[in-house]
Amino acid sequence: MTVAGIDCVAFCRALGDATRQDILQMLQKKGELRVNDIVAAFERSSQPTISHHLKILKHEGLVNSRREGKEILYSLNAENVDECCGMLWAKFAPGKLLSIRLPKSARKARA
Amino acid sequence: MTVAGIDCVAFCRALGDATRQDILQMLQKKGELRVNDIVAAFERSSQPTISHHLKILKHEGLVNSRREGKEILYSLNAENVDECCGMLWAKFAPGKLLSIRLPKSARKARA
DNA sequence: TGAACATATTGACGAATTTCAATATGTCTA
DNA sequence: TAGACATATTGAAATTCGTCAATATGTTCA
Repeated sequence: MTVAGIDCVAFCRALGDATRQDILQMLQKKGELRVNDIVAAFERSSQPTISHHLKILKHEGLVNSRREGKEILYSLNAENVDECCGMLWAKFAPGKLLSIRLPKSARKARA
Repeated sequence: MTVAGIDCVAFCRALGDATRQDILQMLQKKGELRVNDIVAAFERSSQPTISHHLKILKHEGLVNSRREGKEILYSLNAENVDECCGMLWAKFAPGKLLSIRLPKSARKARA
């Protein structure tokens, strides 16, 4: 099922892993990062593992990436993350003063 | 990792299944339901499967249950769901006019 | 008490997920 | 162009997850 064109289940699955949540939060806090920066921050995970998680996050539209020379820079796709969180809230916890702040698309989805 | 005493990853894992999202939304829309009502609504799933999903949702505090005679009634734990969604938003998409509406605990967690 | 009903638990199976070593791809620079 | 570097992909092993048939538990009523 999708709300406002976003797949709620896929979004939650993408967030349903500790490493991926840590990556996202790192990007949220620090902005754009090279893959190597992320790998270095995770003693517990190998480079291929991080690469795999980044691929999943990218596929769900939660991060952006761009190449810069040899390196690839990842950043949080803040708009999408925001939209997905709003959609989740609208789907499961409407009527909680939410109308104050809903993004347009989620507001429409509730109607 | 936990924010405001809630395990973000476990919450997302619980929501990372289509059947569980459907159950939650059903409870959100219709209020308290007997297990049989839920089972009846899902041609695709058996009674043990629904029971299993309800157990997971209960374990994460997303639903409440009470016995009434032979039957057991499930309902959405709206406060917790709301709090979890807010926590998610606070963790990954702060700075989006969110301060307007954050629950107390999530607001504290951002500080 | 025993039969009927509602729900939970167990056990097993296939599918999906996470992980890493090995390797491939793409980019820069000497 | 060759070598070094950064990241992605592949393939395989271990684990987790979703599912259901069978069965257990708990409740009501005759």
